[in-house]
Amino acid sequence: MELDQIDIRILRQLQADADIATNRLADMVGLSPSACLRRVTKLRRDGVIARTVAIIDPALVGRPLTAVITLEFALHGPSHRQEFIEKVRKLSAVRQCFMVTGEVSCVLTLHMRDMDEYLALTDELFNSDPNVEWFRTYISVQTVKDDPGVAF
Amino acid sequence: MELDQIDIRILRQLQADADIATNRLADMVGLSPSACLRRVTKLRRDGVIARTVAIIDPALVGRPLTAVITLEFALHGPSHRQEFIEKVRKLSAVRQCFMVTGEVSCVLTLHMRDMDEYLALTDELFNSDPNVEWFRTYISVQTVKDDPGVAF
DNA sequence: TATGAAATATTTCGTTC
DNA sequence: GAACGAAATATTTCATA
Repeated sequence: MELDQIDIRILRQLQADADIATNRLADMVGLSPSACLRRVTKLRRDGVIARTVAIIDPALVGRPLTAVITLEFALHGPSHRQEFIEKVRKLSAVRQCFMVTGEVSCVLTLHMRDMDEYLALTDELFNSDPNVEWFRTYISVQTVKDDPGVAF
Repeated sequence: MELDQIDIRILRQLQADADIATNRLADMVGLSPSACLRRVTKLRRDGVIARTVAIIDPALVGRPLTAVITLEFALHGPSHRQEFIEKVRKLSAVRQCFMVTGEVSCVLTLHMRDMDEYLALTDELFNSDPNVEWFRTYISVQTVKDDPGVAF
């Protein structure tokens, strides 16, 4: 599944704004509407476009508190993390979770209602998990940039 | 701009999948298509739905390397960060950038092509910026969760 | 001011060239 | 790719509550 320059232009546009009408998109990339739509359909089918979603303003839906948390596991290896991973996947306040190399094991980003929710979440995720050795919290005071996905 | 339970249901659905037909969305939230569409239009106009975007698979567009970077500034205060912020905003490999409280000043997430791009980026962003005292890199080895925005 | 049904306009899809 | 009609979908209008 090779992407040519037209595919790239389509993806860049849809990543910025997926609401655009097919006719306008076709104009922008220099294709007929039907040809353009066929490309988009194929990009979806191939999984390059995983899905399209509405981007919601966190502050306007009552999640004004953004935090980054890093943590270290006591025991390493995937089997000891399974339960933690399940919990992370279920909690809607957790937006991202990456297992990483370096002096921490895991990095999370969260969007929360308030400090009460923060306390409840850290208690559930970290304090009550014997495999979480320690965690550090970084509270966001300014969102300089927050794009929904990869750019390329 | 108060959100009632129907608004919440609409937002949850569109955040998970904005491709859904208006009729189906209307069914799901218990509204007629026209009433439902009017709600969606209003949510857009009020900025609750900021925009809708296509989610692209990083690996399939040649950005398989995900990293989290934390850093400390030498001089604090917004004026010393302006240049850094401009650069961050321009670089498409930088997905997120938060200014934070705690033992680091700033947290970034990046999606990159390869280690060469990583080296070039860190050189441009950190090594050549006298106000960046130090930075630490965490390379992602597993993406446990990566949602495009807030959940609620 | 919010709703739903119906009318209208637009977009998408399958087929053919 | 382009062109067309058929089907699906989106948007507007309007009467009603």
